[in-house]
Amino acid sequence: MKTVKAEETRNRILDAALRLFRERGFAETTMRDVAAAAGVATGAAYYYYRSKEELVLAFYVRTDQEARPLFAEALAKSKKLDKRMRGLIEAKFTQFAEHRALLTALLKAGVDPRDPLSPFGDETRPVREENIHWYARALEGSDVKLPADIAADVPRLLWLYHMGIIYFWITDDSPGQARTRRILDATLDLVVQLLKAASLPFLGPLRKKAVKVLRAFE
Amino acid sequence: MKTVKAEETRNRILDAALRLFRERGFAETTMRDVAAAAGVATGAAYYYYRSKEELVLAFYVRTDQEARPLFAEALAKSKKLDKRMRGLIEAKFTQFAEHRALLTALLKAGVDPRDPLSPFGDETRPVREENIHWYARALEGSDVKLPADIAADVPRLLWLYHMGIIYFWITDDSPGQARTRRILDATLDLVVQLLKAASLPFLGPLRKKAVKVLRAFE
DNA sequence: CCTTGCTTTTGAACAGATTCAAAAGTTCAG
DNA sequence: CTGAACTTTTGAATCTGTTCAAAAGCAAGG
Repeated sequence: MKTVKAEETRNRILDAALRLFRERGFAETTMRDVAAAAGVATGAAYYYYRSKEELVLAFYVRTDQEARPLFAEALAKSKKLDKRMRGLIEAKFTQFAEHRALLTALLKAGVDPRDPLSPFGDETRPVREENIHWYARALEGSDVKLPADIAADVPRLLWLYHMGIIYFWITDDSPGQARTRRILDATLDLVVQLLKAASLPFLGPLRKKAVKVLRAFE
Repeated sequence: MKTVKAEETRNRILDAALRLFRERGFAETTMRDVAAAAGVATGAAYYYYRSKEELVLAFYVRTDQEARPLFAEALAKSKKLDKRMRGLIEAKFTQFAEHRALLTALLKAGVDPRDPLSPFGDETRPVREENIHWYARALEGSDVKLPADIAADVPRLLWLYHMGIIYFWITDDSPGQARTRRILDATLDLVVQLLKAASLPFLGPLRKKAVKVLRAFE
């Protein structure tokens, strides 16, 4: 029984939860509602998910798997780093569009790095590393060459940048998230220019200092 | 009765809450405990504070008022911008030291800018503006001259930087928060150097771009 | 077929934040 | 002094996330 029926129940609960969250909102949906909608007892929801927020994490992880073809497609479209990054980020926007508000629940849990749901914590390492890896790939085939001393760190930094943009987008109430678009336009440009400039010989000392800062974060 | 006895009750509740939070932790303390320790009924706590988290905000605001002399003292000690900023930041550390863990409760509420407790929201504007103002003062009498086009924005940016450092410090489990110290050392240096370099004529174009980014955030 | 040792499911019980209607206290105009 | 209007206080009730002990389902060895 292990993998088959149980996995089905598990999915049924997640699906019911996501539907209710979308229809009524996260706070307005109770775990009792979720269980009832999935046709199971309240306790069953907790047998599969440790908390209400973990349902949101499950959604996040699920979209992340479904995103792989979208990411690959985005990278195939252009060699330019800014377009590549934009492609990755907009793929996420598309996936999250229906559940934007939902993700604030994850944010709240996630600010504390000790929380199991934190994007910076141990448990989420696999998802995180995969995401970082996509930025490594975005860099690899691109028009930007990186100095050796920072090359290993940049994918992680770009991932961090992408997390920042997503944070903005999630909490952005401007119509159509226009504000986030403006910020994305302005900062993406800056980031890419900065990376291109990083190789210029006379910026060596500054780069050294930046590396020192990065090391302090470990 | 308005201001006198009521204000007393209000303070009694906050004092009781802080004592319990410190002794047992935030999550381990119930609102019933708080009310009982303050010698009032449960409902009274909610008459004065909208939520358990709002007690933490009240603590934050209170320390902020008590900090004024500490801030002034810090600024009197040196003309160097890095020392001045370090003074402001360490004053906060000192004040928060006993209640470090407590502030994670505020963090969780605060990531959502729509939450009334968010440091970026409307309700917290007064505290925020006062804090920003301290960074304006730190700049004013310092050894750093700013280009006119960014001068108005820099205090806010420094405040943002200080919020970031505090965030790290709050969630930093390394012994004595050594990790935060290292990060502070490395980044403060970088920030100040960057501000000093901002005036160099050949950095004009880059500065223009940075200003454009700042404008996108409004 | 039983029995044993799992995994899954159940639903009642628990706990704690928050609400709320009613009571008590206070102020002040008349 | 008195009553209307307001502020403060009360404590029980509500709501909801989460736990838990017991029941039900299932697989496989004997």
